[in-house]
Amino acid sequence: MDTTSPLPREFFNQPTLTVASTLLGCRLCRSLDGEVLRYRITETEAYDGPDDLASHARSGPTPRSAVMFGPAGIWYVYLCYGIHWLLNIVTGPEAYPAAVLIRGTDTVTGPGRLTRALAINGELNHRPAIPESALWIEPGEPVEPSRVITSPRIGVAYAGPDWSQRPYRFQLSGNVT
DNA sequence: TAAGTGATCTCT
DNA sequence: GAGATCACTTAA
Repeated sequence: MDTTSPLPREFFNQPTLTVASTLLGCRLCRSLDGEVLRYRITETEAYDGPDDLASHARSGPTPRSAVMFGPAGIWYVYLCYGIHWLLNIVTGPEAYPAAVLIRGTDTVTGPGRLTRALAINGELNHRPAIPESALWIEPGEPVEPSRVITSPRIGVAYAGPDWSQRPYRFQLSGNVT
């Protein structure tokens, strides 16, 4: 058996901010052509609840955002600016719309570049984060809280001064071996 | 600094 | 059905 096992669904069924910060240091695992690639997650953003004006769920469920209202541990992949696929993982209890955007890893920075590097597209939308989906997450080494940096989310100024300035962006500081 | 790109959402 | 918007990237 593997020495590491994928993060269970219960992991994602926690408060969104908890998941977003805890995912730092974890491994994003992608199975392609029989090979498994592992990338350490270094940047995430939280989109939390029906009142978050920066979230796609801000106007209730739509065909696109409905997956955010579903159970945790499901991938939410959508096309942004007509060009870039963005990768999110649904968090929190069912009927509570929330997700964590995986923005970058130690070797690939930027949410659009990350999905391009991992050959991620809309086919993974609505799929669970398990190895059978060829995309899942494994735990990483523990991260000291002092290494987690928070800042406002990117590109959400339209959400107004309150929501756009909340420290919902999480980054792993410093370099790691 | 600005343009590219196309699905999605909000009006008519 | 039409128009504005948008959780970004790249090339100058």
